[in-house]
Amino acid sequence: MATQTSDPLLEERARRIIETTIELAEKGGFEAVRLRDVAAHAGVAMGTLYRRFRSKEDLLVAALEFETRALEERVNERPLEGAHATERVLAYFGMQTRGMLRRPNLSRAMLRATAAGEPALAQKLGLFHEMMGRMTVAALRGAPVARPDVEPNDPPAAEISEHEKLVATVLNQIWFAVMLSWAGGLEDQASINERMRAATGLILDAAERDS
Amino acid sequence: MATQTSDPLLEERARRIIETTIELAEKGGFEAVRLRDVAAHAGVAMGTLYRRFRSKEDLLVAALEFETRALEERVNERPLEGAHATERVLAYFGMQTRGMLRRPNLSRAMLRATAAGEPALAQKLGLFHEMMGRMTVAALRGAPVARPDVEPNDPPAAEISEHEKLVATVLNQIWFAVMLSWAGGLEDQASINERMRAATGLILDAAERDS
DNA sequence: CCGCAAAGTGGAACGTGTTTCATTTTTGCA
DNA sequence: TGCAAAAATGAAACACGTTCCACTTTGCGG
Repeated sequence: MATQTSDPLLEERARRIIETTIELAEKGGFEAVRLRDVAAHAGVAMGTLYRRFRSKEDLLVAALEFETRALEERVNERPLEGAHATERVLAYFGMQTRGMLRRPNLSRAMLRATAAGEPALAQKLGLFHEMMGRMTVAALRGAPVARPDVEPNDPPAAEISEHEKLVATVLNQIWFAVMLSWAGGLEDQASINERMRAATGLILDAAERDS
Repeated sequence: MATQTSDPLLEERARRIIETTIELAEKGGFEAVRLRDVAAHAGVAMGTLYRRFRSKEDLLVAALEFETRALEERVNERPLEGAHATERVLAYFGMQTRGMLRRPNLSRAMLRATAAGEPALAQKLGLFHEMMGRMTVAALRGAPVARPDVEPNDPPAAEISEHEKLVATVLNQIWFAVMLSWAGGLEDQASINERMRAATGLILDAAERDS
């Protein structure tokens, strides 16, 4: 669960709040995240909670950011196996999917929060998409991608090309839409994987011929 | 706005409720759809509203279904112009996007409702995706697609092939994800169109070479 | 035409997200 | 060390989704 994050902005209180949120959402989903309970369990007053987070959705998007950050760290340590980009990308999305389905209540709650449409969430959502994009590019390449925020000049990883960015974005959008369908009860693990296999075949075949 | 629908199941009361929902959502978005107001404005009691719709989200998904049904009727009357599939598909998504952005509050509210993740909404969501898929296939072909529910054997339109279905599904997923990003404040009309142009190029190029 | 079951009504009541406020605690700095 | 500003507290208040209930209306088979 990666209890420490590299982000120094995430100080004690905020982290406790987010961790409580995750805990409650894991157990009972979106409705189980009762802000009074979150505050009590995290040992803060409602006012404090609302000083840090604008709304319940903000809280869950922060949880998503938190989880994704932890995941990116894990993914970056152990590059994905697979000779072809298609294999690596499928392995990567399979891993993401397994991660989500392992805690379905939490995942549904976080997905729901992303669709709230509040402008205040835009920044956090952007960050999330950015991280997802980097991980997908890493899977395409089979090598980690340099993050601008951390270790600004460690290994001289190649710039992300426009084409890489396009392919990664499109794959992420597809995966995200499929996960939303799963959250809505329209897909199960098998059909998610099947859809990603089909979509990845379609798109990466095109990409390979282009290059 | 297509005030009459071909669905006879949508009887008077339910339709008034949905129309009121749309009206209120257009003005003030998700929060402006106060169920007390919906009931009062539609001339029914709360109990009646809750007999027809399980929740606020159910109401907004019903509105989405209603609007999409009306749109499909309009789209089917006037097939899309354009020599290549790419052009037609882009014209189609451009039209969808314009339709959404014309009533941003309503659109955001409906999108948000789709992500609620309640299993009770699965059927309505499935219907929505089905309609969207048919319209996309029609755009790919440049000709209307037969609907199984209405006029079961009117013009002998070709069966939808697996490949068509895959391409249409993927394009719809991308568009849907992009619209969610728009709803979250991460995209504007220009960037939506740019993204769809890039994605469509990527995918339809692959499709053409496959066939 | 009767009577009953289903649907609708009006409104109260409940839970939870969000806001507010008077008071207390913490923090940064002269 | 002392003090003003910022942050936190605890609790009450409010709004709105949702549920419940006692009563009325509607529709329909006998």
